[in-house]
Amino acid sequence: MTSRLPETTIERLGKIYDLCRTTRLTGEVRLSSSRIGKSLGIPGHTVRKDINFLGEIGNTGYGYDLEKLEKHLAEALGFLNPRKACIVGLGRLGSALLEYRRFKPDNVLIEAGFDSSINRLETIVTPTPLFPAYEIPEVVRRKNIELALLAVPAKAAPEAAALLAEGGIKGIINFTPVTINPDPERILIRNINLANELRVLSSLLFLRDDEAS
Amino acid sequence: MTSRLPETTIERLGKIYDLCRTTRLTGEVRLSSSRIGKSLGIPGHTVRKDINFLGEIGNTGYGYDLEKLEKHLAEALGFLNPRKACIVGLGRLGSALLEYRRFKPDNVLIEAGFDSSINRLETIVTPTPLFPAYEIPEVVRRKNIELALLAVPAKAAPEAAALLAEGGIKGIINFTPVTINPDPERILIRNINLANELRVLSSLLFLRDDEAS
DNA sequence: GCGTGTGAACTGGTTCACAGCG
DNA sequence: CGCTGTGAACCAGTTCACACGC
Repeated sequence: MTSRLPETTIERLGKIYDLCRTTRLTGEVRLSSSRIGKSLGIPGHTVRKDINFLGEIGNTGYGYDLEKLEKHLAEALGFLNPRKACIVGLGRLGSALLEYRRFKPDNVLIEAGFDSSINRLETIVTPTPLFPAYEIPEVVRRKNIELALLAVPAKAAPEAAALLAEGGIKGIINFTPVTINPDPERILIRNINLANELRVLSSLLFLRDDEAS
Repeated sequence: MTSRLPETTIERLGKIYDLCRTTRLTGEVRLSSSRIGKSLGIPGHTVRKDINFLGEIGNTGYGYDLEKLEKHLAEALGFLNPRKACIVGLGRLGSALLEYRRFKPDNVLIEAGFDSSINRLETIVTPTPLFPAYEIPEVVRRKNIELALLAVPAKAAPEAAALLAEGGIKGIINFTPVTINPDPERILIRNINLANELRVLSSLLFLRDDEAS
């Protein structure tokens, strides 16, 4: 029914959703497209186009009612029912993700952590249940975990991805610099390549300074 | 001299650069565009277009000489001389970044860590020198730090960004969900919004399942 | 007047297809 | 024959501009 949303639009709508909630906490009840845009660093007309994909929600001459907008976004983007996620690889980054507070408000529940080192599993203190890596397929399937945050060392990435696929995972956020894609048809991947972000930033600076000279 | 590279191209070239180095370690000396593409999950013609922005580097009927390609990339993207970076906010994520091993090969040196809690500064064990947040402008300027990884809590983000700007920072990787932009002309920002990544992934799943039904 | 909704124009990035060379 | 380099065709997403409603 919903016409297909561009991925860039989905990204921005996610941020708008977040903005709705945080702004509502301050007592505000409405916001114009240009004010939303200012908060998010994007132009107002883009905000309008994005929101407009969901239908006519704004009130002309008034802006968007935040409660209404939030509800529409939650519905259209599927934030209403909770999703289960797991962290694979409990090194520094993985452990940090395990305790990351900002997932909860989004109805994403971290239900398991995995690592191949039993030693490590025994030293980490967390309320989240932890398992050895070889149990990934079984635990993921049993608990109905749909999402994974993959934070293992590069060389362990393909194997870990394969185990997740075996468990029937549906989406992976890949913090590894390795390209994983066990089953493109069934599994969505989003890559976060930290080292490359730094490289890009560094290059952009370099190219800009270069140009200036 | 260099014609302006699209940002998407810079991102891919950074990954190609990384691939060059890691592949060379295995003893391989050449790679075709389609093999590079396969490793990176992008089509071969895109790889060729990207590399071609730097001039004619490939050998027709042969592929790309990895040593030569790596050298060209390092030169064109400015990876030759080191850049100094700092971590702002030493909670779990910040501490993890402080020890992240993958920055070194890219000539990015983490030269300082900052946090507003003196207590925290005293408990973290690291060879990197740590400073209280109010010293950001002075330390950044004195050490000639160009890049910052911003990992403070949301509400502290604008203030931290302002201090970095005051110190003359040139680029920030913003792990905060808050939009910062103290001085758009002078400071480049790259946003990594973890919670939103998860939201997007979740929505993509939702929309896909929806469509299937 | 303020602020949304939206078709139309534009932009830049991707994909195609093939010429050219070892 | 394999594989690069590249102009041309294509496409998605962004920007513009303005009509319409409160």
